[in-house]
Amino acid sequence: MNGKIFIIEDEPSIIQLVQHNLEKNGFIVSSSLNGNDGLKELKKFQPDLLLLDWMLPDLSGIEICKNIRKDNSFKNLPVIMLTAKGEEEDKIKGLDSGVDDYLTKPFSFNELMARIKAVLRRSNPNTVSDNLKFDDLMLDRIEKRVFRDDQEIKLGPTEFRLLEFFLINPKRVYSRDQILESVWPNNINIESRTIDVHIRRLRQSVNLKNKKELIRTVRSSGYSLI
Amino acid sequence: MNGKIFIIEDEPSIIQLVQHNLEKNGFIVSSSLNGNDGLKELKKFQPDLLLLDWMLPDLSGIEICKNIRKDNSFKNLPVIMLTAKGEEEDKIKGLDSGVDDYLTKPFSFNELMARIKAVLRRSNPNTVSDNLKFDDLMLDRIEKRVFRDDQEIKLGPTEFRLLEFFLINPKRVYSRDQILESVWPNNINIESRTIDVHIRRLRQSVNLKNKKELIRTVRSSGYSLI
DNA sequence: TTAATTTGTAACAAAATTGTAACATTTAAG
DNA sequence: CTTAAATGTTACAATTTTGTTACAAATTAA
Repeated sequence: MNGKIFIIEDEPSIIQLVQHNLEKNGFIVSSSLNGNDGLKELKKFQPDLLLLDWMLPDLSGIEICKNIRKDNSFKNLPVIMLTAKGEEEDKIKGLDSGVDDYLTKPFSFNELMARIKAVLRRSNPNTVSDNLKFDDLMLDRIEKRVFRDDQEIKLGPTEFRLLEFFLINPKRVYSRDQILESVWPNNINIESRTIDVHIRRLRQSVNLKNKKELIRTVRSSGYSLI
Repeated sequence: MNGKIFIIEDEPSIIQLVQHNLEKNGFIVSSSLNGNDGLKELKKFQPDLLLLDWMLPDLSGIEICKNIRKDNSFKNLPVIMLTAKGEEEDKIKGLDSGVDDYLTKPFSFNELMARIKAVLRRSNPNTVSDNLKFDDLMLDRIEKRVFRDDQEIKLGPTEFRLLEFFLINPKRVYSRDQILESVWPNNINIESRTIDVHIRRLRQSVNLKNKKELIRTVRSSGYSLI
Protein backbone atom coordinates (compact mmCIF):
# COMPACT_ATOMS: atom_id res chain seq x y z
CA MET A 1 0.00 0.00 0.00
CA ASN A 2 1.30 3.46 -0.74
CA GLY A 3 -0.17 6.88 -1.21
CA LYS A 4 -0.72 10.04 0.81
CA ILE A 5 -3.68 10.64 3.04
CA PHE A 6 -4.61 13.91 4.68
CA ILE A 7 -6.88 14.13 7.72
CA ILE A 8 -8.89 17.11 8.87
CA GLU A 9 -10.40 16.25 12.24
CA ASP A 10 -10.63 18.20 15.48
CA GLU A 11 -10.49 15.25 17.84
CA PRO A 12 -6.81 14.55 18.52
CA SER A 13 -7.41 11.02 19.76
CA ILE A 14 -9.04 10.03 16.49
CA ILE A 15 -6.24 11.59 14.48
CA GLN A 16 -3.68 9.75 16.51
CA LEU A 17 -5.39 6.40 16.20
CA VAL A 18 -6.08 6.69 12.50
CA GLN A 19 -2.76 8.23 11.58
CA HIS A 20 -0.79 5.62 13.43
CA ASN A 21 -2.66 2.74 11.88
CA LEU A 22 -2.57 4.17 8.37
CA GLU A 23 1.16 4.65 8.62
CA LYS A 24 1.54 1.10 9.81
CA ASN A 25 -0.21 0.18 6.57
CA GLY A 26 2.26 2.04 4.43
CA PHE A 27 0.48 5.33 3.85
CA ILE A 28 2.07 8.71 4.31
CA VAL A 29 -0.21 10.73 6.55
CA SER A 30 -0.55 14.36 7.54
CA SER A 31 -3.33 16.17 9.39
CA SER A 32 -4.88 19.39 10.60
CA LEU A 33 -7.13 20.11 13.56
CA ASN A 34 -9.31 22.67 11.78
CA GLY A 35 -10.63 23.57 8.38
CA ASN A 36 -8.66 26.67 7.51
CA ASP A 37 -5.30 25.18 8.35
CA GLY A 38 -6.38 22.05 6.57
CA LEU A 39 -7.11 23.80 3.32
CA LYS A 40 -3.69 25.41 3.36
CA GLU A 41 -1.81 22.27 4.27
CA LEU A 42 -3.68 20.32 1.64
CA LYS A 43 -2.01 22.30 -1.12
CA LYS A 44 1.42 21.50 0.16
CA PHE A 45 0.74 17.90 0.93
CA GLN A 46 -0.97 16.89 -2.31
CA PRO A 47 -2.69 13.83 -0.90
CA ASP A 48 -4.29 10.98 -2.79
CA LEU A 49 -7.22 10.96 -0.40
CA LEU A 50 -8.79 13.20 2.24
CA LEU A 51 -10.44 12.10 5.48
CA LEU A 52 -12.74 14.89 6.51
CA ASP A 53 -14.62 15.39 9.75
CA TRP A 54 -18.15 16.66 9.37
CA MET A 55 -18.12 18.99 12.36
CA LEU A 56 -15.10 21.25 12.73
CA PRO A 57 -14.50 24.32 14.90
CA ASP A 58 -14.35 26.73 11.97
CA LEU A 59 -15.56 25.42 8.62
CA SER A 60 -17.95 22.52 8.22
CA GLY A 61 -16.78 19.48 6.32
CA ILE A 62 -19.22 20.29 3.57
CA GLU A 63 -17.85 23.77 3.09
CA ILE A 64 -14.35 22.38 2.85
CA CYS A 65 -15.51 19.85 0.37
CA LYS A 66 -17.15 22.45 -1.82
CA ASN A 67 -14.00 24.54 -1.67
CA ILE A 68 -11.98 21.60 -2.80
CA ARG A 69 -14.22 20.87 -5.72
CA LYS A 70 -13.87 24.42 -6.95
CA ASP A 71 -10.09 24.15 -7.00
CA ASN A 72 -9.00 22.52 -10.23
CA SER A 73 -5.93 20.93 -8.80
CA PHE A 74 -8.12 19.00 -6.35
CA LYS A 75 -11.05 18.34 -8.60
CA ASN A 76 -10.75 14.59 -8.34
CA LEU A 77 -9.38 14.28 -4.85
CA PRO A 78 -11.40 11.53 -3.21
CA VAL A 79 -12.99 12.48 0.10
CA ILE A 80 -14.27 10.24 2.87
CA MET A 81 -16.45 12.06 5.37
CA LEU A 82 -16.50 11.17 9.06
CA THR A 83 -19.79 11.86 10.78
CA ALA A 84 -20.92 11.43 14.36
CA LYS A 85 -23.97 9.32 15.12
CA GLY A 86 -27.21 11.18 14.67
CA GLU A 87 -26.04 13.10 11.67
CA GLU A 88 -27.15 10.37 9.33
CA GLU A 89 -30.13 12.34 8.11
CA ASP A 90 -27.72 14.66 6.43
CA LYS A 91 -26.06 11.98 4.45
CA ILE A 92 -27.68 12.87 1.20
CA LYS A 93 -26.69 16.49 1.47
CA GLY A 94 -23.14 15.36 1.99
CA LEU A 95 -23.10 13.09 -0.97
CA ASP A 96 -24.34 15.90 -3.14
CA SER A 97 -21.41 18.04 -2.10
CA GLY A 98 -19.11 15.57 -3.74
CA VAL A 99 -18.12 13.21 -0.97
CA ASP A 100 -17.04 9.79 -2.16
CA ASP A 101 -17.94 7.83 0.92
CA TYR A 102 -19.07 8.02 4.52
CA LEU A 103 -18.18 6.61 7.85
CA THR A 104 -20.16 7.04 11.04
CA LYS A 105 -18.27 7.43 14.29
CA PRO A 106 -17.43 5.36 16.15
CA PHE A 107 -15.95 3.16 13.46
CA SER A 108 -13.48 0.32 13.46
CA PHE A 109 -10.18 0.87 11.80
CA ASN A 110 -10.81 -2.12 9.58
CA GLU A 111 -13.95 -0.55 8.30
CA LEU A 112 -12.15 2.69 7.58
CA MET A 113 -9.41 0.80 5.81
CA ALA A 114 -11.90 -1.02 3.64
CA ARG A 115 -13.52 2.25 2.59
CA ILE A 116 -10.20 3.88 1.89
CA LYS A 117 -9.14 1.01 -0.29
CA ALA A 118 -12.40 0.98 -2.15
CA VAL A 119 -12.24 4.68 -2.86
CA LEU A 120 -8.57 4.67 -3.82
CA ARG A 121 -9.09 1.70 -6.02
CA ARG A 122 -11.53 3.70 -8.03
CA SER A 123 -9.56 6.91 -8.24
CA ASN A 124 -5.99 5.76 -8.26
CA PRO A 125 -5.55 2.03 -8.59
CA ASN A 126 -1.78 2.14 -8.23
CA THR A 127 -1.90 3.27 -4.62
CA VAL A 128 -3.71 0.15 -3.52
CA SER A 129 -1.85 -3.09 -3.53
CA ASP A 130 -4.38 -5.57 -2.58
CA ASN A 131 -3.01 -8.90 -1.65
CA LEU A 132 -4.26 -10.74 1.36
CA LYS A 133 -1.83 -13.24 2.77
CA PHE A 134 -1.99 -15.87 5.44
CA ASP A 135 0.50 -18.63 5.92
CA ASP A 136 1.27 -19.97 2.44
CA LEU A 137 -1.98 -18.65 1.06
CA MET A 138 -2.23 -15.54 -1.09
CA LEU A 139 -5.35 -13.93 -2.46
CA ASP A 140 -5.03 -11.26 -5.13
CA ARG A 141 -8.11 -9.10 -5.07
CA ILE A 142 -7.24 -7.28 -8.26
CA GLU A 143 -6.57 -10.24 -10.43
CA LYS A 144 -9.04 -12.34 -8.47
CA ARG A 145 -6.68 -15.21 -8.04
CA VAL A 146 -5.67 -17.39 -5.15
CA PHE A 147 -2.40 -19.21 -4.68
CA ARG A 148 -1.09 -21.65 -2.17
CA ASP A 149 2.65 -21.31 -2.41
CA ASP A 150 2.90 -20.97 -6.15
CA GLN A 151 0.11 -23.25 -7.11
CA GLU A 152 -3.00 -21.50 -8.28
CA ILE A 153 -6.27 -22.48 -6.72
CA LYS A 154 -9.43 -22.03 -8.70
CA LEU A 155 -12.40 -20.86 -6.69
CA GLY A 156 -15.99 -20.10 -7.53
CA PRO A 157 -17.30 -16.64 -6.74
CA THR A 158 -18.77 -17.48 -3.36
CA GLU A 159 -15.77 -19.49 -2.29
CA PHE A 160 -13.60 -16.55 -3.27
CA ARG A 161 -15.62 -14.06 -1.26
CA LEU A 162 -15.70 -16.46 1.66
CA LEU A 163 -11.94 -16.88 1.69
CA GLU A 164 -11.46 -13.16 1.21
CA PHE A 165 -13.64 -12.55 4.22
CA PHE A 166 -11.67 -14.90 6.41
CA LEU A 167 -8.36 -13.47 5.26
CA ILE A 168 -9.21 -9.98 6.46
CA ASN A 169 -9.17 -11.25 10.03
CA PRO A 170 -7.61 -14.64 9.89
CA LYS A 171 -7.69 -16.65 13.08
CA ARG A 172 -10.76 -14.83 14.21
CA VAL A 173 -13.76 -17.08 14.64
CA TYR A 174 -16.91 -16.03 12.86
CA SER A 175 -20.39 -17.30 13.52
CA ARG A 176 -22.50 -18.46 10.64
CA ASP A 177 -24.62 -15.37 11.05
CA GLN A 178 -21.64 -13.09 10.77
CA ILE A 179 -20.39 -14.93 7.74
CA LEU A 180 -23.77 -14.75 6.14
CA GLU A 181 -24.07 -11.03 6.69
CA SER A 182 -20.66 -10.23 5.31
CA VAL A 183 -20.26 -12.64 2.48
CA TRP A 184 -23.73 -12.81 1.02
CA PRO A 185 -25.48 -9.90 -0.63
CA ASN A 186 -27.82 -8.11 1.70
CA ASN A 187 -31.37 -9.18 2.34
CA ILE A 188 -30.83 -12.64 1.04
CA ASN A 189 -32.29 -15.60 2.85
CA ILE A 190 -30.30 -18.73 3.00
CA GLU A 191 -30.14 -21.46 5.59
CA SER A 192 -27.22 -21.38 7.90
CA ARG A 193 -26.47 -24.98 6.95
CA THR A 194 -25.70 -23.77 3.44
CA ILE A 195 -22.58 -22.14 4.82
CA ASP A 196 -21.32 -25.51 5.93
CA VAL A 197 -21.55 -26.72 2.39
CA HIS A 198 -19.64 -23.75 1.08
CA ILE A 199 -17.02 -24.23 3.75
CA ARG A 200 -16.72 -27.78 2.61
CA ARG A 201 -16.26 -26.66 -0.98
CA LEU A 202 -13.69 -24.07 0.02
CA ARG A 203 -11.83 -26.67 2.04
CA GLN A 204 -11.79 -29.04 -0.85
CA SER A 205 -10.19 -26.43 -3.09
CA VAL A 206 -7.79 -24.95 -0.59
CA ASN A 207 -6.51 -28.11 1.06
CA LEU A 208 -4.00 -29.33 -1.43
CA LYS A 209 -2.33 -32.59 -0.63
CA ASN A 210 0.62 -32.42 1.73
CA LYS A 211 -0.68 -29.15 3.03
CA LYS A 212 -2.15 -28.64 6.42
CA GLU A 213 -5.80 -27.87 6.96
CA LEU A 214 -6.41 -24.12 6.91
CA ILE A 215 -10.01 -23.85 7.95
CA ARG A 216 -10.86 -24.62 11.52
CA THR A 217 -14.28 -25.61 12.76
CA VAL A 218 -15.11 -24.24 16.16
CA ARG A 219 -17.92 -26.34 17.36
CA SER A 220 -21.05 -24.37 18.24
CA SER A 221 -19.33 -21.10 17.30
CA GLY A 222 -18.40 -21.08 13.66
CA TYR A 223 -15.26 -21.17 11.54
CA SER A 224 -11.91 -19.46 11.26
CA LEU A 225 -8.58 -19.78 9.56
CA ILE A 226 -5.78 -21.35 11.52
CA MET B 1 1.56 7.57 -26.23
CA ASN B 2 -0.84 9.54 -24.16
CA GLY B 3 -0.61 12.49 -21.88
CA LYS B 4 -1.18 16.20 -22.05
CA ILE B 5 1.38 18.70 -23.25
CA PHE B 6 1.11 22.45 -22.97
CA ILE B 7 3.04 24.83 -25.18
CA ILE B 8 3.91 28.44 -24.45
CA GLU B 9 5.49 29.87 -27.59
CA ASP B 10 4.96 33.14 -29.42
CA GLU B 11 5.72 31.90 -32.92
CA PRO B 12 2.48 30.52 -34.37
CA SER B 13 4.20 28.48 -37.06
CA ILE B 14 6.17 26.56 -34.45
CA ILE B 15 3.07 25.96 -32.39
CA GLN B 16 1.24 24.67 -35.37
CA LEU B 17 3.99 22.32 -36.43
CA VAL B 18 4.64 20.95 -32.98
CA GLN B 19 1.02 20.73 -31.91
CA HIS B 20 -0.04 18.95 -35.04
CA ASN B 21 2.73 16.40 -34.83
CA LEU B 22 2.28 15.78 -31.14
CA GLU B 23 -1.39 15.18 -31.65
CA LYS B 24 -0.66 12.74 -34.41
CA ASN B 25 1.40 10.90 -31.84
CA GLY B 26 -1.46 10.61 -29.40
CA PHE B 27 -0.85 13.53 -27.10
CA ILE B 28 -3.48 16.01 -26.09
CA VAL B 29 -2.07 19.44 -26.74
CA SER B 30 -3.00 22.99 -25.80
CA SER B 31 -1.05 26.22 -26.15
CA SER B 32 -0.71 29.91 -25.42
CA LEU B 33 1.08 32.66 -27.31
CA ASN B 34 2.33 34.52 -24.26
CA GLY B 35 3.38 33.97 -20.68
CA ASN B 36 0.51 35.47 -18.73
CA ASP B 37 -2.17 33.65 -20.64
CA GLY B 38 -0.07 30.54 -20.45
CA LEU B 39 0.15 30.58 -16.70
CA LYS B 40 -3.62 30.85 -16.43
CA GLU B 41 -4.34 28.15 -18.99
CA LEU B 42 -1.85 25.86 -17.39
CA LYS B 43 -4.02 25.56 -14.28
CA LYS B 44 -7.01 24.49 -16.26
CA PHE B 45 -5.20 22.17 -18.57
CA GLN B 46 -3.12 20.27 -16.01
CA PRO B 47 -0.52 19.00 -18.44
CA ASP B 48 2.01 16.25 -18.00
CA LEU B 49 4.70 18.31 -19.63
CA LEU B 50 5.34 21.93 -20.62
CA LEU B 51 7.15 23.17 -23.72
CA LEU B 52 8.34 26.65 -22.94
CA ASP B 53 9.85 29.25 -25.21
CA TRP B 54 12.73 31.19 -23.77
CA MET B 55 11.81 34.54 -25.26
CA LEU B 56 8.23 35.64 -24.92
CA PRO B 57 6.57 39.02 -25.42
CA ASP B 58 5.68 39.49 -21.74
CA LEU B 59 7.40 37.14 -19.30
CA SER B 60 10.63 35.32 -20.00
CA GLY B 61 10.62 31.57 -19.99
CA ILE B 62 12.74 31.60 -16.87
CA GLU B 63 10.28 33.76 -14.98
CA ILE B 64 7.47 31.44 -15.95
CA CYS B 65 9.48 28.51 -14.83
CA LYS B 66 10.20 30.03 -11.45
CA ASN B 67 6.54 30.85 -11.07
CA ILE B 68 5.66 27.28 -11.76
CA ARG B 69 8.11 25.91 -9.25
CA LYS B 70 6.60 28.09 -6.55
CA ASP B 71 3.15 26.67 -7.18
CA ASN B 72 2.83 23.40 -5.37
CA SER B 73 0.41 21.87 -7.76
CA PHE B 74 3.05 22.16 -10.49
CA LYS B 75 6.09 21.37 -8.43
CA ASN B 76 7.03 18.37 -10.51
CA LEU B 77 5.75 19.45 -13.89
CA PRO B 78 8.52 18.66 -16.35
CA VAL B 79 9.58 21.58 -18.53
CA ILE B 80 11.44 21.55 -21.80
CA MET B 81 12.79 24.91 -22.78
CA LEU B 82 13.02 26.06 -26.39
CA THR B 83 15.84 28.52 -27.08
CA ALA B 84 16.93 30.33 -30.19
CA LYS B 85 20.50 29.98 -31.44
CA GLY B 86 22.90 32.29 -29.72
CA GLU B 87 21.28 31.93 -26.34
CA GLU B 88 23.39 28.90 -25.51
CA GLU B 89 25.58 30.80 -23.11
CA ASP B 90 22.61 31.07 -20.81
CA LYS B 91 21.96 27.37 -20.64
CA ILE B 92 23.29 26.94 -17.17
CA LYS B 93 21.12 29.70 -15.81
CA GLY B 94 18.15 27.93 -17.30
CA LEU B 95 18.98 24.61 -15.77
CA ASP B 96 19.23 26.22 -12.40
CA SER B 97 15.74 27.59 -12.72
CA GLY B 98 14.44 24.04 -12.80
CA VAL B 99 14.20 23.22 -16.48
CA ASP B 100 14.40 19.53 -17.29
CA ASP B 101 15.77 19.77 -20.76
CA TYR B 102 16.70 22.10 -23.63
CA LEU B 103 16.20 22.29 -27.31
CA THR B 104 17.80 24.85 -29.61
CA LYS B 105 15.78 26.21 -32.50
CA PRO B 106 15.60 25.25 -35.22
CA PHE B 107 15.04 21.65 -34.16
CA SER B 108 13.66 18.62 -35.91
CA PHE B 109 10.43 17.18 -34.66
CA ASN B 110 12.12 13.86 -34.13
CA GLU B 111 14.61 15.46 -31.82
CA LEU B 112 11.84 17.13 -29.86
CA MET B 113 9.97 13.87 -29.65
CA ALA B 114 13.00 12.08 -28.31
CA ARG B 115 13.46 14.67 -25.56
CA ILE B 116 9.81 14.60 -24.65
CA LYS B 117 9.85 10.85 -24.34
CA ALA B 118 12.97 10.91 -22.25
CA VAL B 119 11.58 13.49 -19.86
CA LEU B 120 8.17 11.91 -19.60
CA ARG B 121 9.62 8.51 -19.06
CA ARG B 122 11.32 9.82 -15.95
CA SER B 123 8.40 11.76 -14.54
CA ASN B 124 5.41 9.78 -15.65
CA PRO B 125 6.22 6.48 -17.30
CA ASN B 126 2.62 5.70 -18.12
CA THR B 127 2.37 8.51 -20.61
CA VAL B 128 5.16 7.17 -22.79
CA SER B 129 4.04 4.00 -24.32
CA ASP B 130 3.65 4.01 -28.02
CA ASN B 131 2.84 0.39 -27.96
CA LEU B 132 1.39 -1.81 -25.37
CA LYS B 133 2.74 -5.30 -25.04
CA PHE B 134 1.58 -8.35 -23.25
CA ASP B 135 2.84 -11.83 -23.83
CA ASP B 136 3.15 -12.22 -27.60
CA LEU B 137 0.63 -9.48 -28.24
CA MET B 138 1.58 -5.99 -29.33
CA LEU B 139 -0.72 -3.04 -29.85
CA ASP B 140 0.58 0.03 -31.62
CA ARG B 141 -1.44 3.00 -30.48
CA ILE B 142 -0.08 5.30 -33.11
CA GLU B 143 -0.59 3.21 -36.16
CA LYS B 144 -3.58 1.53 -34.57
CA ARG B 145 -2.40 -1.94 -35.39
CA VAL B 146 -2.23 -5.14 -33.41
CA PHE B 147 0.15 -8.05 -33.80
CA ARG B 148 0.44 -11.46 -32.27
CA ASP B 149 4.03 -12.43 -32.71
CA ASP B 150 4.48 -11.02 -36.19
CA GLN B 151 1.10 -11.76 -37.52
CA GLU B 152 -1.12 -8.75 -37.81
CA ILE B 153 -4.59 -8.95 -36.33
CA LYS B 154 -7.32 -6.83 -37.80
CA LEU B 155 -9.68 -5.40 -35.23
CA GLY B 156 -12.75 -3.23 -35.47
CA PRO B 157 -12.68 0.09 -33.63
CA THR B 158 -14.45 -1.14 -30.52
CA GLU B 159 -12.42 -4.31 -30.35
CA PHE B 160 -9.28 -2.17 -30.60
CA ARG B 161 -10.30 0.13 -27.76
CA LEU B 162 -11.32 -2.84 -25.70
CA LEU B 163 -7.99 -4.56 -26.14
CA GLU B 164 -6.14 -1.30 -25.55
CA PHE B 165 -8.02 -0.89 -22.31
CA PHE B 166 -7.12 -4.34 -21.10
CA LEU B 167 -3.49 -3.92 -22.08
CA ILE B 168 -2.99 -0.91 -19.84
CA ASN B 169 -3.52 -3.12 -16.81
CA PRO B 170 -3.33 -6.63 -18.06
CA LYS B 171 -4.22 -9.33 -15.59
CA ARG B 172 -6.43 -6.97 -13.68
CA VAL B 173 -10.05 -8.05 -13.63
CA TYR B 174 -12.54 -5.43 -14.75
CA SER B 175 -16.26 -5.54 -14.20
CA ARG B 176 -18.55 -4.95 -17.11
CA ASP B 177 -19.41 -1.57 -15.62
CA GLN B 178 -15.79 -0.54 -15.48
CA ILE B 179 -15.23 -1.67 -19.02
CA LEU B 180 -18.27 0.17 -20.17
CA GLU B 181 -17.18 3.37 -18.48
CA SER B 182 -13.70 3.30 -19.89
CA VAL B 183 -14.15 1.90 -23.34
CA TRP B 184 -17.39 3.43 -24.48
CA PRO B 185 -17.92 7.16 -24.98
CA ASN B 186 -19.47 8.80 -21.97
CA ASN B 187 -23.16 8.88 -21.28
CA ILE B 188 -23.89 6.12 -23.70
CA ASN B 189 -26.40 3.49 -22.75
CA ILE B 190 -25.65 -0.03 -23.70
CA GLU B 191 -26.55 -3.27 -22.04
CA SER B 192 -23.86 -4.95 -20.10
CA ARG B 193 -24.51 -8.11 -22.11
CA THR B 194 -23.28 -6.27 -25.18
CA ILE B 195 -19.82 -6.36 -23.71
CA ASP B 196 -19.93 -10.13 -23.75
CA VAL B 197 -20.53 -10.06 -27.44
CA HIS B 198 -17.63 -7.72 -28.03
CA ILE B 199 -15.42 -9.89 -25.87
CA ARG B 200 -16.43 -12.79 -28.02
CA ARG B 201 -15.51 -10.86 -31.16
CA LEU B 202 -12.21 -9.80 -29.69
CA ARG B 203 -11.47 -13.37 -28.69
CA GLN B 204 -12.25 -14.61 -32.13
CA SER B 205 -9.78 -12.18 -33.66
CA VAL B 206 -7.05 -12.48 -31.07
CA ASN B 207 -7.04 -16.21 -30.54
CA LEU B 208 -5.10 -17.41 -33.51
CA LYS B 209 -4.75 -21.13 -33.84
CA ASN B 210 -2.00 -22.74 -31.81
CA LYS B 211 -2.05 -19.80 -29.47
CA LYS B 212 -3.31 -19.87 -25.95
CA GLU B 213 -6.42 -18.04 -24.90
CA LEU B 214 -5.61 -14.50 -23.80
CA ILE B 215 -8.86 -13.31 -22.36
CA ARG B 216 -9.96 -14.72 -19.06
CA THR B 217 -13.55 -14.79 -17.91
CA VAL B 218 -13.95 -14.34 -14.19
CA ARG B 219 -17.40 -15.53 -13.44
CA SER B 220 -19.57 -12.94 -11.71
CA SER B 221 -16.74 -10.40 -11.84
CA GLY B 222 -15.76 -9.61 -15.37
CA TYR B 223 -12.83 -10.15 -17.70
CA SER B 224 -9.08 -9.74 -17.77
CA LEU B 225 -6.09 -10.69 -19.83
CA ILE B 226 -4.11 -13.68 -18.74
C1' DT C 1 -25.89 7.30 -53.76
C1' DT C 2 -24.73 2.18 -52.84
C1' DA C 3 -22.02 -1.22 -50.63
C1' DA C 4 -19.48 -2.71 -46.84
C1' DT C 5 -18.48 -2.68 -42.19
C1' DT C 6 -19.56 -2.16 -37.55
C1' DT C 7 -22.67 -2.21 -33.66
C1' DG C 8 -26.19 -3.38 -30.25
C1' DT C 9 -29.55 -6.63 -28.90
C1' DA C 10 -32.47 -10.58 -28.72
C1' DA C 11 -32.83 -15.37 -28.48
C1' DC C 12 -31.22 -19.64 -27.51
C1' DA C 13 -27.41 -22.98 -25.93
C1' DA C 14 -23.99 -24.32 -22.84
C1' DA C 15 -21.70 -24.15 -18.65
C1' DA C 16 -20.93 -23.05 -14.01
C1' DT C 17 -22.68 -22.05 -9.57
C1' DT C 18 -25.88 -22.35 -5.89
C1' DG C 19 -29.02 -23.87 -2.21
C1' DT C 20 -31.09 -27.65 -0.10
C1' DA C 21 -32.31 -32.17 1.26
C1' DA C 22 -30.92 -36.46 2.79
C1' DC C 23 -27.80 -39.26 4.91
C1' DA C 24 -23.16 -40.05 7.35
C1' DT C 25 -20.01 -39.00 10.75
C1' DT C 26 -18.18 -36.79 14.74
C1' DT C 27 -18.51 -34.72 19.21
C1' DA C 28 -19.97 -33.86 23.87
C1' DA C 29 -22.95 -34.90 27.73
C1' DG C 30 -25.17 -37.84 30.64
C1' DC D 1 -22.38 -46.84 25.98
C1' DT D 2 -26.25 -44.21 24.27
C1' DT D 3 -28.22 -40.26 22.66
C1' DA D 4 -28.80 -35.75 20.77
C1' DA D 5 -26.76 -32.03 18.60
C1' DA D 6 -23.56 -30.29 15.41
C1' DT D 7 -21.00 -30.77 11.44
C1' DG D 8 -19.35 -33.34 7.12
C1' DT D 9 -20.50 -35.23 2.70
C1' DT D 10 -22.89 -36.14 -1.47
C1' DA D 11 -26.08 -35.68 -5.12
C1' DC D 12 -29.11 -33.02 -7.73
C1' DA D 13 -32.41 -29.66 -9.57
C1' DA D 14 -32.91 -24.78 -10.09
C1' DT D 15 -30.86 -20.67 -11.07
C1' DT D 16 -27.49 -17.62 -12.75
C1' DT D 17 -24.00 -16.45 -15.75
C1' DT D 18 -21.66 -16.67 -19.96
C1' DG D 19 -21.07 -18.21 -24.91
C1' DT D 20 -22.80 -18.15 -29.51
C1' DT D 21 -25.35 -16.93 -33.43
C1' DA D 22 -28.20 -14.22 -36.27
C1' DC D 23 -30.03 -10.01 -37.69
C1' DA D 24 -31.54 -5.23 -38.21
C1' DA D 25 -29.99 -0.61 -37.47
C1' DA D 26 -26.39 2.58 -37.68
C1' DT D 27 -22.21 4.09 -39.35
C1' DT D 28 -18.51 4.49 -42.62
C1' DA D 29 -16.27 3.92 -46.97
C1' DA D 30 -16.41 3.83 -51.94
